[in-house]
Amino acid sequence: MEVYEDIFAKFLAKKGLKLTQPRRYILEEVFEMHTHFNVEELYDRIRSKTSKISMATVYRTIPLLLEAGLIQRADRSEGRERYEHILGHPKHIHWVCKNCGALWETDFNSLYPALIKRAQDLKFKPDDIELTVKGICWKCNTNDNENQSDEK
Amino acid sequence: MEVYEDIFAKFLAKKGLKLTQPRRYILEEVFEMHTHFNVEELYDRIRSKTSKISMATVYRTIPLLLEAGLIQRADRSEGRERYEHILGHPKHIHWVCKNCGALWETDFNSLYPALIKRAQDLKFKPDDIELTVKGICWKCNTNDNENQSDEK
DNA sequence: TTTATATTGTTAATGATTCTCAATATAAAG
DNA sequence: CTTTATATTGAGAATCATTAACAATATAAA
Ligand SMILES: [Mn+2]
Ligand SMILES: [Mn+2]
Ligand SMILES: [Zn+2]
Ligand SMILES: [Zn+2]
Repeated sequence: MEVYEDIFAKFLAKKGLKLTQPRRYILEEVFEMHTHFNVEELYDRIRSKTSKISMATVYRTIPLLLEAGLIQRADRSEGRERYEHILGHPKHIHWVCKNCGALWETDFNSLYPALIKRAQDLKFKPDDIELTVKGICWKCNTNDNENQSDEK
Repeated sequence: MEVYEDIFAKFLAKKGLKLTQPRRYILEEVFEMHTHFNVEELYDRIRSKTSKISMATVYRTIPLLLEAGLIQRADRSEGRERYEHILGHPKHIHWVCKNCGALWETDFNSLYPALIKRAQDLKFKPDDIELTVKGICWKCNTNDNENQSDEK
């Protein structure tokens, strides 16, 4: 039994809920995917393996996974919420290229303790940290030679 | 003429667009508000002063203000996108209490140069930085005496 | 089995955002 | 002051992601 399955089972049990087959399918798929995903993508991937799942159940399970700390909101594109699993994915910074849409992830490193300290000063008990930097990636930066002068 | 008006007018002109009355109302209201706002709140506030505005125009103007760098996406609550104006509001960290919903803002201070340096290492040209920390604020932390022991 | 409760899928409802389109404003040109 | 070409607007319809309702079904304990 995978770690995340154990965590989810215990989380559910504590709430008087059950780890059913549909919930298991969702959980499995969430941890087989290693990218940010939205609900529809998740549903489609599960659906390609079994038909014993419905969109509604996926939507209903997302908040449970969030509350269990197994996934987190990652970003939002074209109106759709996106998520990513957490276990094995320590907190990281998201770098999003405004030009090509590419996504990079890097460690917080020294920024993390700095933030924690800041939180302590504010007597704030941090839980989720979301740091996203949007800009132009190195690839798009070298390809585009049209940002040299200002205007005209 | 306010600075932001000047900026917006120039931005629009460069795109062959005009600074019309409805756009002016929106711009004014955006800079009279000093909190995060969603489109409906913005619309309602303008509406309380004049009826010469429609929801559609507000929705259409938001992307223009974003592109002009006059507002930025701040957060999202209950499915609604929220914004805040930028001029006079330097980049800041958002601290959101998961319990009472309160929002704090603090300066980036030393975190900012650290992030910029990190960007340089990645050859990434940063544009927007969004740092939100969710957790429990000091008020909720002291009021709640139910988080002492773990369970049972 | 029986029973009480949680879960599911289907389908309808909701609600924010976007689109359509005809009417109107705007600014330049004559 | 007209004419003209283009941009803008408001009203309402259309979209589309997410939620809610509800009856049928699964689950686990008694
Ligand atoms: Mn990520
Ligand atoms: Mn803010
Ligand atoms: Zn790029
Ligand atoms: Zn609080």
